[in-house]
Amino acid sequence: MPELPEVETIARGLAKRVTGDAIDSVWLGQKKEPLKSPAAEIAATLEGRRIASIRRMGKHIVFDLEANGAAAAKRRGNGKSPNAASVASTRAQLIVHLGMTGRLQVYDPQAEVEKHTHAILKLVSGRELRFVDPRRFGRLSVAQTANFDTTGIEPLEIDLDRFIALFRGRKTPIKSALLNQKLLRGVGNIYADESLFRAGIRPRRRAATITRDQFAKLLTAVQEVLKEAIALGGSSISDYVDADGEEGFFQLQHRVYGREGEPCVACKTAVNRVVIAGRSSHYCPKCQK
DNA sequence: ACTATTTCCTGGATGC
DNA sequence: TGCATCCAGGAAATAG
Repeated sequence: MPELPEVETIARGLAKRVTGDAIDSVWLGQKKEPLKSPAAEIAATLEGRRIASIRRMGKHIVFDLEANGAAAAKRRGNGKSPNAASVASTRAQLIVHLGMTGRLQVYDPQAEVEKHTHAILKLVSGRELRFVDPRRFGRLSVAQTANFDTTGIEPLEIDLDRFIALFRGRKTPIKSALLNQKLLRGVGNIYADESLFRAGIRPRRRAATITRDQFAKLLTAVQEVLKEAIALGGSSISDYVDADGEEGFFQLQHRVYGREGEPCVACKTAVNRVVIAGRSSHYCPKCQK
């Protein structure tokens, strides 16, 4: 399940491979859920644009696009673009959220089109960028104004005072607060559990009852876990692979996630699993208070 | 203004 | 073996 480290890995991989390439044409599937913007607007926005940069924001992958001289002229010439007036601005963005099972990968055009493929971007280089998502929790949209933003603060950029302020007065369990993208963006179920274990805090602890010292440990834990996971290419749970189809290795470093009943790596007590806000939450009942 | 719960989706695992 | 049921979870929608 792609969270911040997986999305960062994918964004870096895509940036390395397709930055500077341009989008020649776009095919979109019939399933409506994965497409947040109308299909005609997506196609009109993407076709003929050059990929200037690719980056991660929270769990979103953002493609910064700009007009591509030759390709744009070709589009205007053959009148293929159905919505030319609405894409008058030279800058635009493609925004992709992978949800649970989404994948965004570069393909050889000869490669068989997999089941659950919802979008194919044919690139001028001849390669294809495909969006595949069996469960359709992922979303693809475009922004004309090139100013896409999302809620929450990047966990790798926040300082302690602002981190503490996010949780002030909140009665919700700290686990739920860590998953709330309006507060921090990018932390998901795996990294919330791993961070709380390292900080010695139980997932059900009410956010407002956590002390400043504990918040300091928690922020350090969140940042270390995310950085270590990025360094290992993310966690390959279920079917996650990066932009090159390669698996990550951070799942081998998980200390509590997915280890229900197994001995705690620190004290050998069996790891507990409870459900908080409908999500599996794993913790050591002895090490976490 | 918050918080908790439900809903969307498919494939893989489990149960009888 | 076959078929039904359950479970995974990000985030939006809904309810309280």
